[in-house]
Amino acid sequence: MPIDYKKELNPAQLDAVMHERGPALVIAGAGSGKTRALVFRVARLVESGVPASSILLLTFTRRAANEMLTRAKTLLKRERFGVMGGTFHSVANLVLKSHAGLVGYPHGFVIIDRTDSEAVLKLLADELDLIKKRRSFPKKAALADIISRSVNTEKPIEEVLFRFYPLHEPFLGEIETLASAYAGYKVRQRFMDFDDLLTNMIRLLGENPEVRGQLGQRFKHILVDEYQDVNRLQANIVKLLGADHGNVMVVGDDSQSIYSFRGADFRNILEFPEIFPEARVIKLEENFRSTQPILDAANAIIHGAQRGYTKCLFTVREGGERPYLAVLPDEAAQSRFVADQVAGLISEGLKLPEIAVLFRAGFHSFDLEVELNRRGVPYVKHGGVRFVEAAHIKDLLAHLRLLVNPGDLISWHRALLLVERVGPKTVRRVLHALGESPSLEGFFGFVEKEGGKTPGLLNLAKLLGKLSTEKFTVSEMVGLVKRYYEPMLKAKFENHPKRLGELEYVEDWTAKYAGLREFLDEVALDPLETSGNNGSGEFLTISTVHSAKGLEWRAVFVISLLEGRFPSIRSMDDPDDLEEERRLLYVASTRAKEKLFFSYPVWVFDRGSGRAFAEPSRFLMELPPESVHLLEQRGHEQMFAEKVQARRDARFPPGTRVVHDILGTGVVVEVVTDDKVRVRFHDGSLRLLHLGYANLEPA
DNA sequence: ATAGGGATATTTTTT
DNA sequence: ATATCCCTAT
Repeated sequence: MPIDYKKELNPAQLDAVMHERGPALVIAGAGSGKTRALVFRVARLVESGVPASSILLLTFTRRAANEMLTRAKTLLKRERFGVMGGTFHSVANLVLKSHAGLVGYPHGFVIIDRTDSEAVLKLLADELDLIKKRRSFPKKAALADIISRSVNTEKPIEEVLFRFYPLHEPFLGEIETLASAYAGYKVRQRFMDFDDLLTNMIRLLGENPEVRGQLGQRFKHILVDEYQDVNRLQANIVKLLGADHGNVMVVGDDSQSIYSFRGADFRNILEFPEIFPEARVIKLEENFRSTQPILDAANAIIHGAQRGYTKCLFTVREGGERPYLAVLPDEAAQSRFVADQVAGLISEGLKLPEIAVLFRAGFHSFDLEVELNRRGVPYVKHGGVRFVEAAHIKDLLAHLRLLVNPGDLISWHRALLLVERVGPKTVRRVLHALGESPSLEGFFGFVEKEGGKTPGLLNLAKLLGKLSTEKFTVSEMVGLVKRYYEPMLKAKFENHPKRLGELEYVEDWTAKYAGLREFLDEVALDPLETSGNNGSGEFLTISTVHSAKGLEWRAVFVISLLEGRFPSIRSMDDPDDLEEERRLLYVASTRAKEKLFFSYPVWVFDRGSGRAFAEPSRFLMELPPESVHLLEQRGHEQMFAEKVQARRDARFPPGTRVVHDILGTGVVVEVVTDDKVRVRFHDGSLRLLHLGYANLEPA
């Protein structure tokens, strides 16, 4: 029986679903059923005779793609239907696999994740002797971020430094050298990082019209979810894929762009009609998720945004309460408050899975987690440190990677350092002995010749020998590495039982993989879901705003949403910060169903001491008072002032003029060394000054 | 040369 | 939680 679209959808959704050919831009406010519209559109296309295999659905997370495809299949009552769906990265991976030679990888490639690329950068920086003795050369994480930002925004490194890393501007030359060394190294090692997947896809499509033509024939309908989160590269891919037929529908909400840190630019959604001039614009403004008071607050929040497709959310849900804004003096009070409120909601009859606590960064929940544990409240945490980034998982994977790619110096480094009586010097000697093209045989030869003194190396050689010469399933390989690694794990970590359990989990999890290579590729693109739960049965959800997509609750807490933190004390005057803050709060608020609690302070950490104190947020205070219930504000600002004074007194002798007064002046200070600070003034100028004393001299 | 301890710095968010 | 640096003991 065909689907009754008219009955299932409102007029705006129906419009999007029934749209025939040509480009379309669907501007969909939060909770307006955009996912539903996309799912129904996929079903509609298939039902009206479009071959499923000619539909391509692009999303940002694999989970989103799977969910949507599953829903579409359910609608169509089919087991499978061959619609291609996935992330930009996974689709690029698939396409590039069959055309690797055309982009300079004649022997194929392996995907390296962020951690690997940081390790490569460190290796190259050491090798090129860039670090020298000068202080404050950027850490590898910063280097990776700078280079990746430059690639993703298609902006020169100089501009990225000026904009985001003024502290590292003196190293412009070194970073540029490093960036080009990195690019060369990856090609030689047959590596592609996440950014390469996108740039090489663009190169492939741009330089090879015949490949683009084939793909245009293959994918006659392109649908893109969360288009506000695409960066320049991804926008380019959409443009190239749609160039031949123009059947491109993108869906998004310019107010919900939350990935600026990885180069996402909501201007791409604003500019879509320029790339596809024929584009129809369809707006979904009817919210099905939240009550009107929540939407009033959400509307008030986005009201201040400077540019965008103006929309005003309205709802079909009656009643509901205004959101609460609780101002609390410190983090412990915040945790107690949330736990108390949760207990209250439970006694009102809500179930734990109907309640969520959202926050910006994984570590914002640490204190709350302690409180929840103390009270025996079971929770599941989404976001934060990812599974594959845990040290023991990386150790395990390093050994497996050597089997797939013996040239992987990073993995050699990691695996060798674990061996008893092997340190940096020995690692260097081994790697030197392995030469230009390292191989397992080369390593075995080295061990035979020189491994007499270190039985650990012999064991490693035995393990790798066994794994490479005999036939094993992926699970069996994991098991063998696990057995070899177990003693080291016990020596290295206090909490080894938990970690060992996680290795066993990987062992089970890999049962579904036919090949090692397949497993490693997938684990790079789709790391196992983190779930730090502490019980069984029903859970409270605690999650970063970013990881919370697609979930709905009846009560939501938003904690520590705002954050100022050393070393670059973020300025609430910075328009970008305010914009980001607005978006996060908007996203959080429109995901609430009934009750919404904001509770903050902003956490400001003092270097070294770890002491934190709270700062009232100007932005939250700007919320129209009638849009929230304000709780517990008394005493807060005074407490803050006292803490600031105490910190000053502790750090500077009496009579000292303190420069880093972030409160009234809006001046931003970044500490360079113990006695030097870099100050950014209102006009944007930067100066390096000696810290703290009355005679401020340029350093 | 390496191990081990302790202090220190940094850490968002995702592919 | 992890990496890094600096120290001392082996």
